[in-house]
Amino acid sequence: MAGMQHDLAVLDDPRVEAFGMLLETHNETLNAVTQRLDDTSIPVPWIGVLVRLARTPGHRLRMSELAHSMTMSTSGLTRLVDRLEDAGHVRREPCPDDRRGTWALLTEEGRQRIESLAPGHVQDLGELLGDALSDPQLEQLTTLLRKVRDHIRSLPAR
Amino acid sequence: MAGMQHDLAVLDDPRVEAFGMLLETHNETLNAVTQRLDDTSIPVPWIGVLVRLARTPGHRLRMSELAHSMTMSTSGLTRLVDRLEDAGHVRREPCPDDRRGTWALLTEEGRQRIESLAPGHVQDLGELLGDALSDPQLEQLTTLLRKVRDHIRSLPAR
DNA sequence: CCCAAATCGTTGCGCGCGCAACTTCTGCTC
DNA sequence: GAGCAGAAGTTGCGCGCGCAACGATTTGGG
Repeated sequence: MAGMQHDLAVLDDPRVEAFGMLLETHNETLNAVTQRLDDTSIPVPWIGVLVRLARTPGHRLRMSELAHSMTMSTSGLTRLVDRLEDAGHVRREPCPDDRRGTWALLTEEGRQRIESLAPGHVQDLGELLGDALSDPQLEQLTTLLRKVRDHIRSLPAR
Repeated sequence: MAGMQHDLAVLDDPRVEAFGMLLETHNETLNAVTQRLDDTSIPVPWIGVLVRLARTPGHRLRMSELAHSMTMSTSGLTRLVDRLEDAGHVRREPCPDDRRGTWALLTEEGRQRIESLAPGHVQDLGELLGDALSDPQLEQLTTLLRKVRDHIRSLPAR
């Protein structure tokens, strides 16, 4: 038993490995997408907001809803929308039925921006994800990730 | 054709959905793990370094190798190791065969720290990932993520 | 042997994000 | 209808990370 490596065998665990792979794949993918997006000089989080708004009827969302759907804090989203507003892609508007609330709504300029960006972005993702996985595999990955996301969201807040 | 929503149908793409799910699931999982780890007051990236070193023969790695395996910049890792060194979990040592290089090596204290942390961490991941997916599904997820990671790493650097 | 190019790790700097505190407003309770 | 707990959004602040530049060292070619 001499030289035995104490009790670190726990780290050879499927869950630990899955978590590590989630982090690494996320970083690797995010870096690659960021690089390819640098050609158009638009930050990745901007894409998220623009896509989210573009796919919403009325092209508008409450700040808090937007924050939640982006999985980020409301303060983080405040600054993000600040920048998008400075860039003219988004406009703020007071919520008519709740004077606490604020709408973030896509401007015409923002809509054009995401529309012109979309094809290249989809192609980039095709080279990064599509070339790595078959169509069924890609769908499977999405399903598994969603399962995890939904499960965690369903847990008590703490 | 009046009122048609221009050409934003491109955004209903399996790759866009997969990418979005990757980001959301990553954030959601990272937040949840961070919360549960707050009880022990240790940042998530520390775990990554400690685990990586603990699983390496000799408990030591070159700074650049460590950075690469953590998918982060060398400068980021420099500060990270600074903090770990201040905490006494890691020690720096000059690389004997290459005077440019530096080893980051796990101290006895660091080994004890990760050993005492591991069971709780694995349990946390069990509640977050294990309870969301069956064992085969978890393995499948890891496989798919690794495929993506490896594919992206194999691409030309730019 | 020598010099140019590449590699390793560190530093100054800026940026984006989360946390906590605050203001404003809503909705519930009595 | 007065009071109060809670929600929505913004702000000050600190932190961790990436980028670019740097000094030190190694490597490869002439």
